[in-house]
Amino acid sequence: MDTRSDDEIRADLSYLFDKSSQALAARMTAALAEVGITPRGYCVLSKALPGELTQGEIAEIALLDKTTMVVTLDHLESAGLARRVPSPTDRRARIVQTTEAGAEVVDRARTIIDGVYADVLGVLPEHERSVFLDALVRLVGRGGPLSDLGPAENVPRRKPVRSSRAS
Amino acid sequence: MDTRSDDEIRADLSYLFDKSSQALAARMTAALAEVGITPRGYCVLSKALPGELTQGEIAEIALLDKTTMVVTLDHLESAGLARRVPSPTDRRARIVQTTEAGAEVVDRARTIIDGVYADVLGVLPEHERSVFLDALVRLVGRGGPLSDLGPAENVPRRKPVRSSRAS
DNA sequence: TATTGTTATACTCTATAACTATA
DNA sequence: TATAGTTATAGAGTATAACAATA
Repeated sequence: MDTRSDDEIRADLSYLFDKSSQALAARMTAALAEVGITPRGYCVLSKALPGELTQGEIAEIALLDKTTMVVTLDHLESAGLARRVPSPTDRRARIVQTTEAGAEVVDRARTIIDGVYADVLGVLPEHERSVFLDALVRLVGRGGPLSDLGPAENVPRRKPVRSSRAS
Repeated sequence: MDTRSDDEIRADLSYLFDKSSQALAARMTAALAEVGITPRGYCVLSKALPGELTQGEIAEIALLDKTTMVVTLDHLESAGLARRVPSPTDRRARIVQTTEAGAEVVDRARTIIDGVYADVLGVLPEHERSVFLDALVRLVGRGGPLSDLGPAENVPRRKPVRSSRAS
């Protein structure tokens, strides 16, 4: 447990982000375990629902390394939730399909996930929740200071953080 | 890069949290590298500033395993930023002190960290920024749905997530 | 007997490299 | 020659267990 005051915590953005991310991940992992799946398993399985994508394509969408994809699929397959079928157009590639049980798990998982999100965001009044989510999207989204492509060019007010000023 | 629409991303709380946490951590690591320290190194070093805490005490405050604390201190010590001195009251324990160079690094690191936070939050108008931080504190803080102690008793809509096996 | 810090070790997670079978 | 998927392996990061010195 943290012994700091709310004011100190509020000023520690890294802590706020790490903690919220980690705690939500823990809740998700625990909640999804009830249907026998991991968050990553759900991620892959849900994206495989159309039944037309290859391992590589799903790996790209899910931002997974192809070797990580192999392990994930091994688990899903041995759990009877997904299967690999040869691509009709490319004999090197394998299409990922969900089994009937897999589709059912995805469905139940969605309900569980929605419930967790509702629980978490439920502590915020409607208006604040909206502002909160908008802010997150703005930070993380395209051109935002926390997007992959770096802080973009719309935030050059501060120099690229050089070692100068010492307080 | 994510190909989903802002609306889809806005509905994916796990993604928003993971992404913001990870992106900020990356920025922090890069920024702090300019003064030759890691985020964890800064965390330990700043908490050692008073010069009175033992390894174990700092490990507890910083939420680090004591063995992780050892390697972290090994690095800080060989970089000349910290030193271990025997405790005057307990000959088993070692007090962690910052060297003069270490204190200087902490000082410069603080400025860098403030700059990164200002950059990131700078894209949010004053009022939204305030709502955003309040919301985060509420989620992560005591009794919040993302606090360590679990969702507390104010969110009992869903059962306490029984344990079972994952895939 | 319990605790501080250390060492050695194991485990998880993920990525790199090499291999196969195709293309 | 290049690509999809697999395998083996290595690396980072962290945790567990055993140990020495001390309480």
